[in-house]
Amino acid sequence: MSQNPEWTASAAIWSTRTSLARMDNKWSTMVVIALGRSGGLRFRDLRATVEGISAKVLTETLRDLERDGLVARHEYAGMPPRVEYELTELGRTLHLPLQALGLWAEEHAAQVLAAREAYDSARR
Amino acid sequence: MSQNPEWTASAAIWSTRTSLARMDNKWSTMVVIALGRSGGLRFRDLRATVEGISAKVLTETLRDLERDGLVARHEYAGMPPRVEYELTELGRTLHLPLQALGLWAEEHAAQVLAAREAYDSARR
DNA sequence: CAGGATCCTGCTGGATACTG
DNA sequence: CAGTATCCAGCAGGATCCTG
Repeated sequence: MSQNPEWTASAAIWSTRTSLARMDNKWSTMVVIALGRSGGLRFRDLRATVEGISAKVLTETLRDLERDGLVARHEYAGMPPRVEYELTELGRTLHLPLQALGLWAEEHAAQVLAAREAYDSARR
Repeated sequence: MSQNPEWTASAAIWSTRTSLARMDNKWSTMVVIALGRSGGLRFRDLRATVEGISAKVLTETLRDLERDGLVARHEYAGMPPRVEYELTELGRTLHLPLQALGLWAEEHAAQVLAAREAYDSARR
């Protein structure tokens, strides 16, 4: 056990310069999952789905995801404005891994909570 | 498209109170993947594997993961000290989903980078 | 070597108000 | 409705120094 690790690419992969940097962001992951599940949402519906996100942060998040080619923006002229967002082809490939993570959380939340309580009460 | 979403549990799942809150943290995910790949690492080897992490942050990260029951700490008496960390049973169930995410990043990094450049040069 | 204690800064992201 | 523009607080996390 405990060999000299040859896997030090971590920083490169997770660095601010690459794709996963975005996925260590709570909001980005939630937006991608929301869009993946629904197949497409308007700005306001996204705000409702991703609880607690502010308009400002949602806008920024969407711009970043758009920039990374994960989300497509569709603007329909008219008043009041109406804008829809959906995952791109690329974004859809990301949805599965993220979904898996979400599933894990749902399934193991209880165990984590229990572990936490055990840990806390052990040193009190 | 764009129905009223019934899936609003997002905040609950990702909230600071549950398990995934930890996984939107770059450092935590890197540590879990590193431990999963190696099967166990000493503190110093973790520092080497998870590039760029400071001792302070690594310590905090490990404590949190330990508290959540994802990581086990083994202290071997002696001087100099020697402490090994490994994933618990629970932690190992998390490794797969995270690994999948890491794989996605490696496979699609180029596409994301390309999308980014396209986006940037389009509005310059 | 493993990590606790401190100090300090940047950036995330919340609140609020305004516009096409 | 879908943003943009400010202003600002909190906290993650880096640097540094110290100890069992």
